[in-house]
Amino acid sequence: MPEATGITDATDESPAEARVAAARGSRNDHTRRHNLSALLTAVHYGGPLTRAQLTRDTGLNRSTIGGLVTELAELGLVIEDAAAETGAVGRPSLIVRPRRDVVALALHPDVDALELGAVAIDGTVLARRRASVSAPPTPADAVAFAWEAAREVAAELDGPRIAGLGAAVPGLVSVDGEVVVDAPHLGWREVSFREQLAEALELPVTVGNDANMGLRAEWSFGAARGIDTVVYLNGSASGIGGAALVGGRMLRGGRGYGGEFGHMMIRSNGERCSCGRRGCLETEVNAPRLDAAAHDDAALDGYAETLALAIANLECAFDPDAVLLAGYLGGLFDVRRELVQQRVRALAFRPDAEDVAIARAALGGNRLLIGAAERAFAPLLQDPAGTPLTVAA
Amino acid sequence: MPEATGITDATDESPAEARVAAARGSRNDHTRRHNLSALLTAVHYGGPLTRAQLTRDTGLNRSTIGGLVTELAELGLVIEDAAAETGAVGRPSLIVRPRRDVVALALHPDVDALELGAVAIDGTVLARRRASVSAPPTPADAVAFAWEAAREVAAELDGPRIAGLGAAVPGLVSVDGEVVVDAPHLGWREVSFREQLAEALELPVTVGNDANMGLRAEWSFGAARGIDTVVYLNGSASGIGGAALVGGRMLRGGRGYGGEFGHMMIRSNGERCSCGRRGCLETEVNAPRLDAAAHDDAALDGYAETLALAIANLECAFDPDAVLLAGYLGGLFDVRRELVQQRVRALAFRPDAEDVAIARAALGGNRLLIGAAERAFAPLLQDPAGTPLTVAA
DNA sequence: GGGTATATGTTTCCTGCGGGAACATTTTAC
DNA sequence: GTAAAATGTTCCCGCAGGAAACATATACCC
Repeated sequence: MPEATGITDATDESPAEARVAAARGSRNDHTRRHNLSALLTAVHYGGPLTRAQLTRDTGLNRSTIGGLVTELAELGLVIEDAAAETGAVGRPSLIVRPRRDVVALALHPDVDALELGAVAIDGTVLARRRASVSAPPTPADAVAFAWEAAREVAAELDGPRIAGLGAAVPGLVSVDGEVVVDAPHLGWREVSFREQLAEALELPVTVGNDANMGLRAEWSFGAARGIDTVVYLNGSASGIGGAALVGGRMLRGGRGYGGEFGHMMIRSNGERCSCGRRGCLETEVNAPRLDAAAHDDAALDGYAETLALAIANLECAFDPDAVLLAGYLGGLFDVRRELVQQRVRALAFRPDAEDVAIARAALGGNRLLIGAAERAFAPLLQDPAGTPLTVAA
Repeated sequence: MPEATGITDATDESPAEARVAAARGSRNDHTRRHNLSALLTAVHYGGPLTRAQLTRDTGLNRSTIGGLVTELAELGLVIEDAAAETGAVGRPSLIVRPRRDVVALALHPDVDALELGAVAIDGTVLARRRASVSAPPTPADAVAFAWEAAREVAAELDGPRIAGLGAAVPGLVSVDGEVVVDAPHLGWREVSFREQLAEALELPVTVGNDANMGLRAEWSFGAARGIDTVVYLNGSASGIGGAALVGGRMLRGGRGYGGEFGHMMIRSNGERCSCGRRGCLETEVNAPRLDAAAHDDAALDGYAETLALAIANLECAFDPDAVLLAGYLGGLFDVRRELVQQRVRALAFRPDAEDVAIARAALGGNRLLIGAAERAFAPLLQDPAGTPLTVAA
């Protein structure tokens, strides 16, 4: 490798990836694809970058970078601008920026509302539509809303090129993304949501769990930016959603049900949870309880203690570099920050517990849209030349 | 890619890997390295394979496979044999097998004994030395033993070529493998064990946590062979060691302390643990307690219930395809198999809980040697042409 | 204002790798 | 003994990135 990064690579404690390699040959053109991907990914996450920076970051030759950037420009994915004044000596390097007319759509069906956004490849939310609903939407409702909102948004943006649509669903999604297995608050069970959306919208569609999408967004443009080992807890009306990034890989599990930290047992003699067990985190700390305790310091302390216990347990399993709290857990952390941090430190059994940063998630109301769009952009980022875009009518 | 495998690749829910790619260019010769690695890895895990099988598995051209295998043979890593009688029509394909004189050393310092083995690249344990000790060995003891035993083993094997030495340490190891941060039962703290071993033995040395090494071995040649999402629990005199494979990646954590499932809180009103918390799994279920309960059915039932609760919690977090139990937890599972499985099913909150296989680990007394040797082989497997072997004097 | 140093873009040529086709080899089937 | 099938081998091609020479655009110095 041209230069060492701090990144864990495949052999380094990653046995399975090594065996996987055995099942794949590598052709010459994979190299090209990989490098196009590397450049588009770099400007996607890193914002506008000069060709010179790309050359340094990738270790590739100037001439190679030139050819790659030209190809990305011809594909309509990036634009090259003349450099701004830098004050540095030497010929100014051209600035490569992602084209903002390349967008992904993001859909978030929730109990009380349907929301769709168009997110540019630079992470900006360009347009959004929201519809409040009085009863939880059916899958058909969500598809109809998505179809209508996608048309409006495309008109508003004047002919964007669309990489696809990502949907963030509050519930269990099968590991292949095809089936919403169980979204209890929506009342969806065994719904082929991906296929329904894809057929209606005539776009590539990816469906995933909302917590995973949230963490993805925070990793991409939020509070966990670039941190590869992260635990994420989101408190919402539908309970506590969890997700984790393990060495740069999203924890999904064998069937797609990984990261359900809301059903981690915290009090063995606690209240019975809807899942059948006792003392699950989301049974012990939830929105109604926190609302009721808004002005009860002792109760809030108790909930903070419970949250700290959950975090300590998760640190014990994952040893994350950061723990991200969103939703009402972020709110609880805001009002009991010192207590939570102190109790986590006290409960941690390992050395250097103070190294773990506990933080509130950053992206607020855009989080799920950004995360779902990120997911929709993924195929394009991996294979810029081989992934067609859909031009909105 | 030439053909789809069932493997999660980088973009598929793995945001960080995508960004990582941005930091790396790919040179043309990476392709060669990748393909050499793929072939050596395939015969390492898959045993002897014909060239024709390699051609099919990798999707590479016959001529390319020919060149790659020739290079591996010139490097002294594989041998080509004439085919056995197959009964099939057509010219018989040559059989490629790893050379058994290519070995890795594996060291396991434990409270009551020091052990070193030589493991061939096909996974066979060729030789071993063991020394019982009355008091826990110091790092210096372990280094001295390793030096002596390595000499003996090399002599016995008549000039093996050594890829390196892997050490499996019962304790916390820093993420870079340099420092044994805390091995309580050995009494080691902040020991630069890797460097000490490397200087004494003049070999590449890798140090890791014993549970990680154990899971690695089971994944390579044992009960978790090829399963990419696995939770592993090992009960030993030093407590409960845990490890997990997440989408083919070893869970390590930001500082190397991940997977400490022995300190997962199981009974919030349980006994106080040495880590300062209450009701940790290893405080609730441990060797002394199980020994005392050997003929007490009710007590065994209780421990089985506790184990099931821990497994249910881990399933909730990891959604593994398999849960592997080793050491005394394997023993407990053997005598309470039905109960454990039934309770795990009852406690699981997700659908299809019966899909998760709970099994006893398979490799027995060779596990840590095989796992540590696997770890030592990793650099060679990743870069066969660029990783020098040490010829034993 | 002009020359020089510096950094970058561009062009040209080279090397290395895998693919493919033709040919050689070794087996089974009839 | 001949044909068919599968595989190994050889030779040549295309494509990707690297290196060096050259072109270009800036800052700095006088």
